[in-house]
Amino acid sequence: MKLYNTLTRSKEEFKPLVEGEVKMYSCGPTVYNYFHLGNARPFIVFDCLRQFLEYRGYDVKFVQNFTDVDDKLINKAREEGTTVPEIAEKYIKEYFVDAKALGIKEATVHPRATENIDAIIETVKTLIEKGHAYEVEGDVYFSVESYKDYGKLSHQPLEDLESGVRKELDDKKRHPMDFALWKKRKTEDEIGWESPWGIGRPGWHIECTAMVNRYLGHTIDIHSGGFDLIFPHHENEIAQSVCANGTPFANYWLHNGFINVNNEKMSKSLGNFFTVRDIAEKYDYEVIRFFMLSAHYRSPINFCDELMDAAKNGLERIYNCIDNLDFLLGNAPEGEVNAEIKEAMEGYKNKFITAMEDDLNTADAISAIFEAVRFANSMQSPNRAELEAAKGTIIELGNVLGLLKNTQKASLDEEIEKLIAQRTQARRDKNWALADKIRDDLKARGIVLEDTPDGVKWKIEK
RNA sequence: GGCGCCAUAGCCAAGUGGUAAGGCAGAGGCCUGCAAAGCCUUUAUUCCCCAGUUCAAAUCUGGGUGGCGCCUCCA
Repeated sequence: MKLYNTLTRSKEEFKPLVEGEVKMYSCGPTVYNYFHLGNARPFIVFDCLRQFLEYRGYDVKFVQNFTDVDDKLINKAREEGTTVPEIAEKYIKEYFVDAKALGIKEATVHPRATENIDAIIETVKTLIEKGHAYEVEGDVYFSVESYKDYGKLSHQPLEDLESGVRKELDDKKRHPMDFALWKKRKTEDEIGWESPWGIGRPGWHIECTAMVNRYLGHTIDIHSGGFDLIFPHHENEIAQSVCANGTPFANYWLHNGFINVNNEKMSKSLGNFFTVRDIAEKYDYEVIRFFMLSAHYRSPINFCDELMDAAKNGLERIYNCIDNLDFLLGNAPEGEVNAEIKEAMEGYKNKFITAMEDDLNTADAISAIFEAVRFANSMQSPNRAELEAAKGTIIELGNVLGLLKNTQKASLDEEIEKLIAQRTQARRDKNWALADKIRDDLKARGIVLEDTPDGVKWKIEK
């Protein structure tokens, strides 16, 4: 499989450290709110990568953290008159609600910063001992000048980064680019932990480094996150880990593109800031996932109603196909899968895999599913085995993308069954008025009837 | 100023040297009592513009135009 590596700015053949195993870390949410559309993209995209790797037989150890202590949590707790742990607890719970609905698998480990304070302190101590960090009045900073490769990921030498820096007067730091590893507690009631430098809390960057090292080791295969994390977050993670351990940190760095809303950057000030929870009121979670995967993960993507409607309709086409196959399975003859169908299904599967192996080209992979759908819709008097083969292929590929998980046929209650029977009789009697009335009434209740040569078919509208 | 990305139909979006996937929307047809779903046909002689390399360019090179991102805690 090929992956685009931000470190080398090129697509590279993916070779894990240990054959058949993948160690992967993705930066998780800061849990001070429901997560928003922008957060959702890396969660979905890298979950998709993880699921694809598993589909291809890799044993994937996937770690995604929760940042459960930082300024935003502290402020939120203050605003709501509660505590940081309570805020964190609440939104971690809510994360799993949204994530599950979006088809995001739970990570192998979901470590929390506050549960790894010991590891963080150890790492900071090591960095100080090795001369890469220094303490000033209870704060500890990383010295960027002590790491010669600083700027390697963002491909900017330290001098260039420095020229763009906002000149804050912070005379505590030896170099303007130095960043905090440990932050001294500002007030008595602020959350904090004992450390060799007094009571305080970890900086943002160090938590990821410490958790990567603890749960996956000093060198991992894949590290991922949003584009904006390249600098400074990921740059800093590398500096910390390499300086603390003396070994490479991550071999492949993957970054997803941003989401715009109505062609504008999503921001609170523009009032176009949506949480996934907001969107889910109007569109199914699965439509959100499908939408996110309909473009390449590194391209920017524009969120708007028009495109969400298109995504919704496209996904519906796939579900309709599965529905139709199910319906035909009701009384199809037994038989063997003929060679042409077998070959076609293998062809779509191969196209899908090839696309996914090319830097996770989900857009192209989805087109393979649509091609399979059209083929399935066009099969002439298929037998059971053929219907199963087509349905199986479509669902299998959809599942790899974390889609098409809701294909269990629901059942109707007796009253509705009776109405359908009544309508069938009305149609036999050519009582179109009654037949249409029943159909309209049921539609109003979310049950859509379709008349086919093989009888009446129903589905429950989402 | 530094680093980088993007430009393909009405819309979205693959395609990185061999003659334009797929989806949505639209139009026409088939099927249907009417629908719905589905199927078929149709919608880019052409990929922002100009020049170059090549037997061959949406794809490579140079220049231009337009849009966008990062440069300290924002996915």
